[in-house]
Amino acid sequence: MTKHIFISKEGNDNSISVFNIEPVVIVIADRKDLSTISKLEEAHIPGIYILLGEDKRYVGQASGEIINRLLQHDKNKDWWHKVIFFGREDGHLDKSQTDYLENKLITKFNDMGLPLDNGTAGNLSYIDKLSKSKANEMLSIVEDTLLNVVNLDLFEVEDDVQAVDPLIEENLGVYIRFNGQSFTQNSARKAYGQLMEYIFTKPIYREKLSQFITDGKPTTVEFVGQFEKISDRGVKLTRELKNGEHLYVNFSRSAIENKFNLVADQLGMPIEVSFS
DNA sequence: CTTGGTATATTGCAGGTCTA
DNA sequence: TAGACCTGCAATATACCAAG
Repeated sequence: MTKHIFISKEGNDNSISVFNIEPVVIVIADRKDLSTISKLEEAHIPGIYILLGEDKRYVGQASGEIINRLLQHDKNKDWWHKVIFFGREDGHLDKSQTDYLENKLITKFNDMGLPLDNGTAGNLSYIDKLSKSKANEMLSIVEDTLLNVVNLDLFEVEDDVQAVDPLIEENLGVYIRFNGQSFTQNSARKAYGQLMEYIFTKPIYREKLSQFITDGKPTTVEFVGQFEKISDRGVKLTRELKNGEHLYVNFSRSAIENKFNLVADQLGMPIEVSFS
């Protein structure tokens, strides 16, 4: 069974991503783009939203239009900077389902020990079996999509800086943290390859990195390309990625650090690197 | 717009290290 | 122990910028 994921809106001016996975529609956006969000039809349906801040989250539901609740929170809460919301494309999500989903998410966050801004666990209204299974299905689509496409684990504890990778203690290799994920490799080029593979196979990041992608052979500047590159003297300068593209890898350690910085700047997200 | 100088980037080789 | 893989380095190329 194939899932069709359709990313319907992507722009460079804002960081709004809309995913349609029938029958679910998921939107991830920055708070600053609220005015643009309000123009999306996807924001005018009932659904569940999660406000994300540095150290807390808020789970809410909208039985009317999601955007109205978001605009309210824009006035009331100052700590959030990002929002994820989802609903049914056709808008057919009833109150018992939004109650159920909200409660389920809050419970799950609580169970995982993630700090929430919610005062209550939400309503526990009656929900019939069919609605419940439909709601559960939606939630698993949302979780899957976030994890596999955007690589965002809703339930991941982000502040686990204390969790030191054993390889670090042994002074081996290179340790990278990006978007809550960590990578450990015993060489800078390997670590670079792994992180770039991770980033360039995720559409949401890739769209911001087109300046580094070429149709032809990769170069040191456009380091992702469609073909492998071998130097005049026969040195293989690229490595093939999972998606079949080729990544220029023949970099010195400092050049690799530069690439990390370029990508981090472009994404507006930090890439923490420690060489040891 | 040129010039000339400086900073930064690129290149692939030499010589390590790892692994089968 | 050969071959693959890694890394720093020096040579070279390119970008940048201020001054004429």
